[in-house]
Amino acid sequence: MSKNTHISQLITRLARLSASETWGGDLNPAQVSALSYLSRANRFSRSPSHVAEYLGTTRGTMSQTLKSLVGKGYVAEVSSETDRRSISYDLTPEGVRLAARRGVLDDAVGSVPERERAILHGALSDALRSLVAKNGGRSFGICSTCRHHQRKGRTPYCGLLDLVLKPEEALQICREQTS
Amino acid sequence: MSKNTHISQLITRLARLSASETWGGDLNPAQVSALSYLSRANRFSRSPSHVAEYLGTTRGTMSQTLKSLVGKGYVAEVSSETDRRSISYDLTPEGVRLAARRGVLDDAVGSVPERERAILHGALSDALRSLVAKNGGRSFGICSTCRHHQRKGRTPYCGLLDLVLKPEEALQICREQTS
DNA sequence: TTGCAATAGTTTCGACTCGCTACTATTTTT
DNA sequence: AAAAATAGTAGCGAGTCGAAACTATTGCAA
Repeated sequence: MSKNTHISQLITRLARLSASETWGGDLNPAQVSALSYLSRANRFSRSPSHVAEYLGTTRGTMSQTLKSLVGKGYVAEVSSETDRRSISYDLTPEGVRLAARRGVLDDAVGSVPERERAILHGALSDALRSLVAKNGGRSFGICSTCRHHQRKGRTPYCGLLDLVLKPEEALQICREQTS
Repeated sequence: MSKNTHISQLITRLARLSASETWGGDLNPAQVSALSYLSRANRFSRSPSHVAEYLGTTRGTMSQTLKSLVGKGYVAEVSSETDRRSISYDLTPEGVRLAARRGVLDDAVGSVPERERAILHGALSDALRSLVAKNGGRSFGICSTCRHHQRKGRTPYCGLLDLVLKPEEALQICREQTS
């Protein structure tokens, strides 16, 4: 029984215990995860495929989850102008409000001493990168940490998509992010 | 969007991504969690109630999960001598073998630099303790870290149950553990 | 350009999870 | 001895999930 196993079990147990939280009463864990991701993803990364890949599920399953979030009024479908197959799911004001809620797991993490929290974040990021790499997926990192991230004067700029970005977008999750 | 939220999302995402692992082909995530717990719990902590409390689910749900593990040959029912309502689920040799398997999440944790791993473990333990405390539950800690843990010469001894323990039991999970 | 392959999303089906409630059996309390 | 508490199980219904089939759109290549 290795130390690594203990840590894995801590991670899955934390996730499992916090999964019983219903978030305002009408959201299940899958929906919470999806909503939470959407609240942090940039405008190029909010399709069913992207959320599915991020959370390690299938497009079909995620399609159901997102439709149910639409029904509850937390997200809205926005069809793409450039690719008519593609849909972006954007948060409604209610969705934004709900996503800003602190969950029990957030509070629990808050009880970790300040100094250790940065290390915790880094260590979990390392583990995630390794896990994702083995499965051949993308890590979906923060835009500003990307090798394509540049600046034109004061405004951020994406060298991959050749696009000027809004300042807040540099801090969002992007599916194309590469270290 | 606080740093705590980022960390929570890392935790749930790691758990979710690793949940798709089937562990030899015929175990689902709930069963993996239960088996994994049983492999680390001492003989006083292996009943359906205990596993349910540890994993934050109900007795009814856990009863099903454990029955299905029995059907697959990984655990066996052992009825208690002292309390005829009570059942302990012990691992079969196949169960032991399967529980010893390293999962993708274990490997991912292994990629975290050695120095940070101890801090990761401590930080996650802190978070878990805080989460459990808020829900009024038990943390199910390691026997040897318990306030009732004593030694009679060389052998460990439990002051709460007034029992001599086998050496390996001191390192197992106990539902009565109190810091 | 036309046809074929790839991609995005949805739908449907079956297996399964999960919480809830009701129930039996046993133990503990009063 | 009766009542209350506890351990475990069974069955129901809502919902998750993955797989496969399907539609629509886009990309590619002959």
